[in-house]
Amino acid sequence: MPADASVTRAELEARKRVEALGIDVDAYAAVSNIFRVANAVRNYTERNLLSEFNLSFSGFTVLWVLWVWGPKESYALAEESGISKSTLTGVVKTLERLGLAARKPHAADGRRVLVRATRKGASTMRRIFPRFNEVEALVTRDLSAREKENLARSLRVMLHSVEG
Amino acid sequence: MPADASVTRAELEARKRVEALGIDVDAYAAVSNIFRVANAVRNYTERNLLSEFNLSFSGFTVLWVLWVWGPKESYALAEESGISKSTLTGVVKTLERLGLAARKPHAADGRRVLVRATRKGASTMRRIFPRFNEVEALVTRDLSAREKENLARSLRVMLHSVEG
DNA sequence: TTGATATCGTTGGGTTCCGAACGATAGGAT
DNA sequence: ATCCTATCGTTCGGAACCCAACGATATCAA
Repeated sequence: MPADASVTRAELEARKRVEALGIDVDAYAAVSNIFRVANAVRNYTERNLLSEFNLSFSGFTVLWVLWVWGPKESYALAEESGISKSTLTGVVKTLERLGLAARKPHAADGRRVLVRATRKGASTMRRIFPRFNEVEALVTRDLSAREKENLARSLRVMLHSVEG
Repeated sequence: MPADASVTRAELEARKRVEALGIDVDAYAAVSNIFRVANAVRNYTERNLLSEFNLSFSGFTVLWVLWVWGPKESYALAEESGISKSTLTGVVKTLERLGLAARKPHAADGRRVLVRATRKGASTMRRIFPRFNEVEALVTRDLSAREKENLARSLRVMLHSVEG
């Protein structure tokens, strides 16, 4: 086991604290490290890439979803982006202000709204995504292909457990 | 491979979209699923556990750090909790209002502030953490002990890459 | 056609979140 | 003693974030 993968001092302190409480340490270690990594990657990306485009991480995510899936209704777009529909209203407003996304009313249903990426939005994503992927490659550079696959698979299993 | 771990439709769409761009798909799959899981677990916990205590996820995290490490200066507390120091000011204010944390000036340095968990804060953590760990166990229930360990180890490796 | 019910997106209120700028304090240097 | 510079925590402005409530629209029954 490489030294880089050793349990951090923070984890050791935490284990000491909860030792007597009958805690599932493996579950704790897995979940807490997910939050740590997500936080670290999010902050790194916002600072070193997205700020260049005046995009928040959520703004990037929403635009990414639109780019991948094409025009989408608000509810589905919020769901897929992992934010609430009220938050989405604000994020889309920001994307519109930046000229990256646009709203159009649904043809048959007056309640619904379709959101789409503009041409500028699409071209922006074509520029950002390869660089975003460079960050993804950077943060996983010390994992083998096999390890990356196992990681992704375990996470998909978790996703099923928490969403089901 | 269980069906639960199969690649989601969203991932397939995304791969189609970026196929031609020379993307590191393994890195993409690993990182994007980290965000998905972190988001899902965070939302689940806020709704089904922390709301009961009027705690945000950040409030819980900060209180957890104080509980594990004991009194800490603001900068270190923010660092360990994964939030900025300006955000910490607000979170600690909220914890103070709830009677869960307290501030005290540093003995030797007038600029510094020490934050600590109150007795009520500590007893609250003793009540919350076992239930939080139940959620951690729930979301990892379909992973073997070996898989949980591998997951945690891979995440520690990533943490080292992004923070170093 | 009217009324009850459901489902859209938005708004309102309040918290969290960040970077940048700010005041206060510290610690040298001269 | 008085600058200069660094380092604390806080404040400020604006975005993101949630839930609950709302207005508008749709749907279906009577």
